Amino acid sequence: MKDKIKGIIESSVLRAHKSKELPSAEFPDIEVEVPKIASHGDFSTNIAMVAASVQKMPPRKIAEAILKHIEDPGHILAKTEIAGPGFINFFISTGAWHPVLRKIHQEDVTYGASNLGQGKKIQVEFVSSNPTGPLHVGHGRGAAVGDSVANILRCCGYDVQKEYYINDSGRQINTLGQSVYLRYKALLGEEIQFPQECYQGDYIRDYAKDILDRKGKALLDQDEAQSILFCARFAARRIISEIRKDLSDFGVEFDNWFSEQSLYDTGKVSAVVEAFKDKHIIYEKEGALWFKTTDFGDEKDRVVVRQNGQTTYFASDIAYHMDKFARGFDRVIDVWGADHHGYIPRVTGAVEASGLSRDRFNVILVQLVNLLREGEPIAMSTRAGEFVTLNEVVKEVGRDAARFIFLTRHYDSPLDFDLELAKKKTNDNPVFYVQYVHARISSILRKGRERGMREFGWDKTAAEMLQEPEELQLIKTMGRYPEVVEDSAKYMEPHRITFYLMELASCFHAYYNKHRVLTDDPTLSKARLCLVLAVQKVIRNGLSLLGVSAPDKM
RNA sequence: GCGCCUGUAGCUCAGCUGGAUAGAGCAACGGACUUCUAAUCCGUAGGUCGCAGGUUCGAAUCCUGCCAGGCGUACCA
Repeated sequence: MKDKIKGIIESSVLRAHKSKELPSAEFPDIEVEVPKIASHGDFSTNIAMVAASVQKMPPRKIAEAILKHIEDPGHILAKTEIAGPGFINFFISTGAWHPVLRKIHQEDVTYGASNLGQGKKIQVEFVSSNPTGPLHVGHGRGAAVGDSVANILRCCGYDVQKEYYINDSGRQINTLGQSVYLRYKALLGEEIQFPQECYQGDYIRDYAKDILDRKGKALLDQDEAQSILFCARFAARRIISEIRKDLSDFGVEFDNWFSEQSLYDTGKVSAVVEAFKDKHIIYEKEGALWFKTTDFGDEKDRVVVRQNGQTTYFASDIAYHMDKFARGFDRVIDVWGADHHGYIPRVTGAVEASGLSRDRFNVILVQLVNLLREGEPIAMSTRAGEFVTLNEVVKEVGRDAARFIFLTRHYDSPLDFDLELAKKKTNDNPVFYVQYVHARISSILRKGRERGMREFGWDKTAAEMLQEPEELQLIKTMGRYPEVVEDSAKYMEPHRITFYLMELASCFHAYYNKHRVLTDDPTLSKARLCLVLAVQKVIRNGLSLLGVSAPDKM
């Protein structure tokens, strides 16, 4: 509908210029918005004000000229007016709204989809937690955001891949091996000193026990380094499979699991270091190799190979991002915790250094999660092994509630996650508020079938009976859905969907409380069934982008 | 010190991509179930958009400075 208004304005402006009523041929992009106040119409444009300086005319005069040349072949306009400093307001005739319902019924699961992405390959990498322990709530937020962003982009015509990067190399893996090995030795009765930097959680003991069950005390008879490596690989493999399961229980499935170690095994890390040395982007100083990230806006240069010859995490990160683009992605999106924000300049620098445009790489920084119970903070410390895992949260509050709550804030805003609140079935907890719409409508449809109604789809004559303000409000709100999806794709902001769904749900509940769908008038009942079924489809489509289920009963 | 993020109703947050009278939920108060699910709805009340300047027809939104909070600032990951 908005596009139609845009088209009308555009052609009118051209005609006004041709007839010399508007001197300049220069026109700004036409912005059309839905005014906050209903009395300002269904749509409004500020073009007359924005064009004032170019046209050298007062805004209201420009608006008059535009309105004079308006043509409306489809008869969708009920009224137009000039208001305030020069806004042009458009009032859509009631009958023009009904076809929105036809569109929803026709397009069904694809209502809201678009070709914004034109099939471009785009990768979303998220979670990518180190395989040294279970996922905690913070990872859950990253998972919800990343998964949803990927879903939304896919819905908008991008060819999306969801990827998980496994940091299965380097020091923390060695530390993991050491932690397990020490616990293993302790199980065999040896006196051990368990260092602070080792992983303290109970899961470490479980792995040690499993190794003992499987291998007996064989590990003591061989070279220690070899045993530690064995423990490391064993534990990492176990942790990854548990992470995979936790994510699966959370409704997140990745298209690809990418191993950091593979970058070393295939020589990609050393290749990129050599290549950048040749380009003088990497240089030697004090026995270490440095990447000149200051050339790309970083505060200082960063080490890629240490004095002792070991590569840093940054080295494999460079190779990793090179590899992503080599795999043919037009755009690469990383979802990181906000505590990693200092890494943006250096990774962006690496992307730019290899000749790629920096806007092909985006980082979504997700702020941290504060876990609460009844408003009281739950202390968490990863090092001490005391944390609430994602799995525990999902078990306690349910996957739908957890996912939805993670998406009720802009990712830039810190999130308080209250376990008790998440379980409450009240309006504090908007998941159920939205899901309830779906369930209620299912119930109406069931009742309708019991009464012998069969066809709930689009019917022009019936639909035109929908004249109640609440009905038109619902249709108008549903008409906005495709634009909401596009905007959340453009800005990579899933919370826009969440807020939209709450608004649509609110419109529906208000309607439900005021009007009956199943009435004595068969045509009216048919019209209303067509309406509520459309609402159900939009709710279902939106929830699916968030990875939340749409239940038929609650 | 420097960098990034945040500051909007009592609380939790939208709005920040300049637009008209700044919104929602919760909490408070008052109402609505013999009806398709009350996990719902209707109404009342609640504001110096952190502070001060600037940009312009117009600022919560953009710019500058200041104040407060969070995070970061490793040859750690």
